[in-house]
Amino acid sequence: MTSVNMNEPTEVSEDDLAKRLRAVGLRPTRQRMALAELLFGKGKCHVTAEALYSDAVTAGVHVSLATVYNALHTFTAKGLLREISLDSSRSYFDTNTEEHHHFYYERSGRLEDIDNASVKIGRLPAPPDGKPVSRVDVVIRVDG
Amino acid sequence: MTSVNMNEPTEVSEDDLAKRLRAVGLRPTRQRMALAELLFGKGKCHVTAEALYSDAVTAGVHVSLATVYNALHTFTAKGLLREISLDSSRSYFDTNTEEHHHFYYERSGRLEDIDNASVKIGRLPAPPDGKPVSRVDVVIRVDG
DNA sequence: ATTTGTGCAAATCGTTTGCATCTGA
DNA sequence: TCAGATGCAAACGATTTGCACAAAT
Repeated sequence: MTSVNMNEPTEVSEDDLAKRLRAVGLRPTRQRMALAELLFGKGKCHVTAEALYSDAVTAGVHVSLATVYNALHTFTAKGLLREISLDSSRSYFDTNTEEHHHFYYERSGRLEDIDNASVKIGRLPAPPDGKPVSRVDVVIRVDG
Repeated sequence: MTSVNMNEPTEVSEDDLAKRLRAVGLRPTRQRMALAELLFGKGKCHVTAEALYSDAVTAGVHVSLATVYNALHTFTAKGLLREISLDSSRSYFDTNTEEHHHFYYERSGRLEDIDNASVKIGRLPAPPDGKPVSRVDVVIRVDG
């Protein structure tokens, strides 16, 4: 059960969320606040657009799917989220924007953070022409 | 220019390709042979379905897009190709089926193999519950 | 008041499917 | 022969877009 009930106590205050949105130049609209709460309020980490949308509906938030996509992309562009592509059929968004890696359970489509301390990348080549690396993604694909 | 001219000398003989297909239980049909030649004949490494389709058309091979998808998936299922997801908008197929990693040029969508010798993964955690790892993908995302 | 965001439904894009027809063993 | 392949066009599912309306500053 991944839904969030709006009546439960929140872990991030409305003010904090509003500040967070304003800080990146976004108006704290009703929809964005509700989605931000679903994303950042609880420890929720990895979402697809559809999943967030259905969480919102379950939580009684009136929001359209288009707005969910819109918000996810806007948040990503503003650095509040990070987009992950593991499967050509859907995009995941991660509330953890730090460099870190993932287990991907191919069967269920579930994604799980890997504790950064347990990963040690020994040596990686630099890209040709001194081009900047935007990031390094390590995905451990798990059968089960 | 990534197209392939059927009149140019091939680097893999028709017989070899046919054997390769038969070896995995696939009939060496006209279309599969032509696609296999485009894929394995030259050093071509990374393709999208659309790109392979247009190469085929350019090469004068009569094949439908559906058959291209069909062949790519069949080849992948039989271990002749490996599918790579880097971008939720399209799938890449790699003729190199060994464990290896990639540079991904986000701007152009181009994909490049990383020489395996230049990668050293220090330490990775095992998945919970002793589940088997199907593979580890390292993608170095490059801005340029 | 002006700018920015939202909702809806239609459009798009890559990919898949249904089914009649063809082809290789 | 006849299972296995192919082609076409229609179906699909995730995502995007166009545009009129609503809300935030």
